[in-house]
Amino acid sequence: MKKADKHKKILAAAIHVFGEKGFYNARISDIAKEAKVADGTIYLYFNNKHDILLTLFEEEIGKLIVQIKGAIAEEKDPRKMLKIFAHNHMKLVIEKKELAEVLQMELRQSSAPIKQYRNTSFADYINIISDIIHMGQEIKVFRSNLMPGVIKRAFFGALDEMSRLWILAPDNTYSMTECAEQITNIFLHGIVPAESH
Amino acid sequence: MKKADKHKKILAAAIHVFGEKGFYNARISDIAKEAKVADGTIYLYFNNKHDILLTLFEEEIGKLIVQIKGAIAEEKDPRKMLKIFAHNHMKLVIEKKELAEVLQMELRQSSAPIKQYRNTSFADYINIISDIIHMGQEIKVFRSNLMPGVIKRAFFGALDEMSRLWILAPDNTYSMTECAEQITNIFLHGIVPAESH
DNA sequence: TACTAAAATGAATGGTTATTCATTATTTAG
DNA sequence: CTAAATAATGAATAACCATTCATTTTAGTA
Repeated sequence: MKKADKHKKILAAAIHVFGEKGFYNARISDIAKEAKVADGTIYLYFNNKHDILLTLFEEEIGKLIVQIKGAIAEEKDPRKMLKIFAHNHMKLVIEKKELAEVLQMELRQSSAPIKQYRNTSFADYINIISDIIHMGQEIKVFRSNLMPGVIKRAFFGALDEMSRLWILAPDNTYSMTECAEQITNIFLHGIVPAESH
Repeated sequence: MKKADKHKKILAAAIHVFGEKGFYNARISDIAKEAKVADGTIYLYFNNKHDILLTLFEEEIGKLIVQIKGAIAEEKDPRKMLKIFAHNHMKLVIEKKELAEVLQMELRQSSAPIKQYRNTSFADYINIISDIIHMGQEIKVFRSNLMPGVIKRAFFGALDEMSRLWILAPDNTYSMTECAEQITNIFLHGIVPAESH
């Protein structure tokens, strides 16, 4: 097995174990067992336990950004782009449930190295939203008195909190597709009926 | 000092220490030092480290619920109630920064005892939102094709994600008052201008 | 004040686990 | 095929820290 493959294998195992038990309750030996390598082998590929988590953030969020940017690229209408973003986000949560769990749990930790990733990969991810908002404001399909920096966090936060429900109880009455639809609808048109605006 | 006072003192210290270092990096001796008691004393008031966290959830979220319900009680218009909720939530984050940090970090952990609190105190808190939505749908000031169970999570998630920015960097350009205002506005009226609905 | 019960103390214990490194296995090259 | 070099192993190490409990201090009472 090539070096890069083992690197991947260990990261995949880490996603599984961190997702299941959380970073602090996960043992290196759990990850080693899951990856079918010896405990010591992990230290040939990563400096320490934290390094595994940070590498995971960097590499996996990077992939998500590429994925979601690709999905949006063909669309020109910012309103539809927002909808595509929402659906894609939910799709990723479902397809990569364990990764989603790790990100939801560990990206909230406010230790110094985590803060760093809030400022790089993760920021890039939610800046996709503010780019869409900007675009919409330029061509006047979005109100320009709303701050993109607020909207991006609000929209992401809404999707994220909703997806948490599915992660905690996947057999839920709400389908994530329906949720993505409703959340986009709320953000675009509000919960107040059109005639009363 | 009365028993109840020492209980409070230890909990206050725990909020401080958990908020600063996170639950897993916090040592019992840190909490003891902060509360100015001996390590062993903590075990006269709490069963173990986890028990401190759970007690903290239960008691503190309980207070928040009372506080925010009081703030809303006088208002009849669900649109305004939503606004009051948002402002109050942000106010609580600012006034109880350390508690907010603990809740944001630890309520995301998906270990069994945490899941329990997602289902009790915390659920009560965000159900305040869905109650408002229901009310608004009854009197037709809110669209009834949107699910309260989705809106409550979306609204809370939006506020929560926005407040995280302030917690990580309190000297921020966005005022939390302005954010509460904008988020409520987005949820009520959408980001699309009124004429294009 | 003296005695007893309750509360508080903090050093010692014991379990846990990230990390290391001497040893073994595998790969590469001549 | 043989010998170096490279990679992998997993038992041993070395903290670390939650929890306990024998001892001391404080509070209550008569």
